[in-house]
Amino acid sequence: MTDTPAPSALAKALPTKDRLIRAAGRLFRTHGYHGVGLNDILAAADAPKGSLYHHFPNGKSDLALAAATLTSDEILRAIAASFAGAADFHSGVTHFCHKAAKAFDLSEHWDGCPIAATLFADPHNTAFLDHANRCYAGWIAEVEEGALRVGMPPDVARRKAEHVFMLIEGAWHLARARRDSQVLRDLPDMLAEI
Amino acid sequence: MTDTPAPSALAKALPTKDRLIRAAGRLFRTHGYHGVGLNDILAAADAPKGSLYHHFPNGKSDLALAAATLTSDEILRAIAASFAGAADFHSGVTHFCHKAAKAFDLSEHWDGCPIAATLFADPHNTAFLDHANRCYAGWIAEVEEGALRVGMPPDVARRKAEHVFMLIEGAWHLARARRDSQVLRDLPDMLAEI
DNA sequence: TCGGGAATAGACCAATTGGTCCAGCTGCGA
DNA sequence: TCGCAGCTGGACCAATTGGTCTATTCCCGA
Repeated sequence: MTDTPAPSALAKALPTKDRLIRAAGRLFRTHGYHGVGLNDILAAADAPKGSLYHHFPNGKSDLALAAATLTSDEILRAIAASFAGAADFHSGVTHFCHKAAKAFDLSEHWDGCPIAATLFADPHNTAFLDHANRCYAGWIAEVEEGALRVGMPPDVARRKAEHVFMLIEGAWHLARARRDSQVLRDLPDMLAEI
Repeated sequence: MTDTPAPSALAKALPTKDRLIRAAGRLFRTHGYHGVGLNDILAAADAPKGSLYHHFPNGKSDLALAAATLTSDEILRAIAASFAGAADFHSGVTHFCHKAAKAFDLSEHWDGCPIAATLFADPHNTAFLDHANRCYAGWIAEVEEGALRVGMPPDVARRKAEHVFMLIEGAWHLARARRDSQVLRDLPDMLAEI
């Protein structure tokens, strides 16, 4: 795999369990669940194998669920923050899209959707799919809540939230293929003009 | 991996090279590039390892590019067919979304985007990313052409095509998490109402 | 009928995979 | 100070990974 070494300065300060979750999350996001070996995670987290199976008895899959949860919660907070200081829906969406674009640029590897990369590993793994569904539903609900807060009529807020979710996921795809986050930044305008 | 055996009745009739491409495509779509071993592909295609490396000297990665190309061309044709018999843009999009939903339902494994699953394996592999970008650009161009054919003004056709692309990719994501293609079928209405 | 390139068959390989297991260390409460 | 649980370190494992290589078979044109 041969990747950039972990930003260990910060990482080493965290307890082993958190280092494992963060390292796993970062690697899964970049390479996908099956593209990452336990050894990669262990090396990035600077932890021995014994610790992994102490904190996560089910090994890799437990780690994937924990990493997905952590990232999903971060995104949840980012959505809330984007709408907290927004005057209207369009401005809230704009805030979030720019945040997403910045995160995308920061991940020099052009990561994909963290949930999809981590949890769409095996279509038979219903635990993974259920968790992915929960995360996505949470994001959409958070956007809907933001829409209501800025005064959007309740009967359109939910559909609008789903619409934004799909647009962002699709734009993320396109951004990854193009290695360019511009499409994410252009998204609010596209949403407004159409 | 333990998957449904290949639909060998049809597959056995094809030459080995095509069997390999089709088997690889199907498996990559379902499990992702790294989630599929050469042995899985060989077993599904009922071919020996020698044949694989005869037809694809670079092994797995050549196979992935070939499989992506095949699927991408099929999608290109599906887009063209959807707009060929369409009176307006909305109806063309509706045709295609229903085709996509049907394909999704047919793949009992709830496959993801065939290009993303196959070519987003390694962010350093520029050959993969370039190819993915080409495929996506082709799809968008085909939708744009369809839009022009049904009389959409040229200055909005391109943006509208990108918009549809992103919505479908996002809806596909959501459909996979929910194991339900309804979101794909609802997409044209969403596009119209907003 | 024969020659020869294309294609097939599969043994074999080093490296890596996810996972198990246990011996030792460490730090905290009694 | 002791005891013990929580945690760490890493040796070890069978299975699988992608890939190489050679022997054989197939098929078509001369």
